[in-house]
Amino acid sequence: MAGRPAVPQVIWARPERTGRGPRPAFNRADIAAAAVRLADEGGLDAVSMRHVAAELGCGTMSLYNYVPRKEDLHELMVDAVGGEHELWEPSGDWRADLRRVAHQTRELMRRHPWLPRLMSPVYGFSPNALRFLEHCLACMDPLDAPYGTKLQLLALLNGCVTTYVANELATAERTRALPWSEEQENQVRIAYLGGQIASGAYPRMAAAFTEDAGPIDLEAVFAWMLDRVLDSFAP
Amino acid sequence: MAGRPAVPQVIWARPERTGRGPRPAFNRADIAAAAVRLADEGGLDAVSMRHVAAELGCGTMSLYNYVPRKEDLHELMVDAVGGEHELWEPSGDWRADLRRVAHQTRELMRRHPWLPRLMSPVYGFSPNALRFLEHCLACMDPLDAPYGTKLQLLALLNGCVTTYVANELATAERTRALPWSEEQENQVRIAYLGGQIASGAYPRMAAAFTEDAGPIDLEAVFAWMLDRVLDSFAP
DNA sequence: AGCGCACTACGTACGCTGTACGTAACTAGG
DNA sequence: CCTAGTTACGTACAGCGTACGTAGTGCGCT
Repeated sequence: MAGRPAVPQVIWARPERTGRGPRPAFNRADIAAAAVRLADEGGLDAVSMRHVAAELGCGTMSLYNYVPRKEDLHELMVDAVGGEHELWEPSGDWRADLRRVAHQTRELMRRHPWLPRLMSPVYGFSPNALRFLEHCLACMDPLDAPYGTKLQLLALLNGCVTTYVANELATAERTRALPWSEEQENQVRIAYLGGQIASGAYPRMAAAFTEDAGPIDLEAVFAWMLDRVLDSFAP
Repeated sequence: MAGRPAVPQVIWARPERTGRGPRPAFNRADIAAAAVRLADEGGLDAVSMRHVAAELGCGTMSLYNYVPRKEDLHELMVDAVGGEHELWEPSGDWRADLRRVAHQTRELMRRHPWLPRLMSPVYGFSPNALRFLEHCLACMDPLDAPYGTKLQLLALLNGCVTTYVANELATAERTRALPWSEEQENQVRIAYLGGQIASGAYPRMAAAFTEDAGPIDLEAVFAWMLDRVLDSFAP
């Protein structure tokens, strides 16, 4: 009757196996793992339906039996690496626990530099995302606040971590595919920036860049950012 | 001699006109405006080299005379809308000024929902980005801190605003191209989520979603987030 | 037991993308 | 005036997501 589906599908609502027909050669975990492997090695651009299918050793269009749209493949990937989160028994110190969560998220994103780009509230509520959120809420049990507020803090915290790590990784991730080195690109950008700054039109920016700051300790900046956000929540 | 460029180019360092040859039919501002128009109307996916060229009324490959790579087109777009920032004489109250900056950024992103996706530190230091940063630093003049710290706060602030607005807009922006309505999609996601929550595996998430919270005031949440970040900086 | 249907597998094809390359027209600097 | 560098643009290629059709397979029902 209806040619195309008039109603959207959430991949997590679609059963993996319905019983009829030949035994499937793969499952979602296999597919997600293959896609993650490709993305880790070759960046997000290496994740095409053709490549993933080849990695699995099957025809391109066979993939569509498991994953109706590429977007769903991305959801699978995010969920798969979400499973790498270590969940522990909350210590009772919610600040310490949330700090630990944030550091773990950061490590996760450093292992999978493509993750920030796929992170979006739309891809929320996958099984592992639910487990993760439940864990975060459990860590915040000592805190007396409505769940709505707690979720807001979590969103803010995750947002900040994501943004921070994305900034940290953007250059590296981008550089992968370029025909020149990161150093070269930085050199060119710095040269241009230097010219602009020397023009005198941006005195404060000039001061910021010539200021004797010493080497930036990314670790410390991250910790600072984290504490600022957490501090702000508990006056 | 050299076929392809072995050295990267920053589009802002490349002069717009070198004097020799026929008079160019467009300039960067025209091109950026056309691309922004297309993105505003049809989402970021509508911005292809072919479409932009058609919008300008020229052949596809002619665009490459002005914009060497699509990535540079994106930089032009970000810079162009960055010029919409209203810059004022700092009031002396840096908190108020930064709040105003944040609200303006938010409005900017609501006018141009594709902006968060293109925001990245890599696309930094375009002319208008420099003007914007300089202005933010000027707003922070009353604050006694090294410029490095101020830039960190700015990065954090902008990151939070970006993340927040991205979350706010992700669904809408994504929905545009889909064959079903946002309501339908939400309905399906909620239905699935309801099933998961009813399973009892995520008691706190269940409580969060059944909690009587009333309608969410996005405006208030944004203001709250902003104050948390700003508060945290000035103890 | 065996029919039928839902499922898997996959080749082909379409329209789209970014962009490398070659050619023709044009104009400012020497 | 000449010529070198630029603009303009058509053609072409490799790659993408995916719609569609066909063939084979095995579970569930009668």
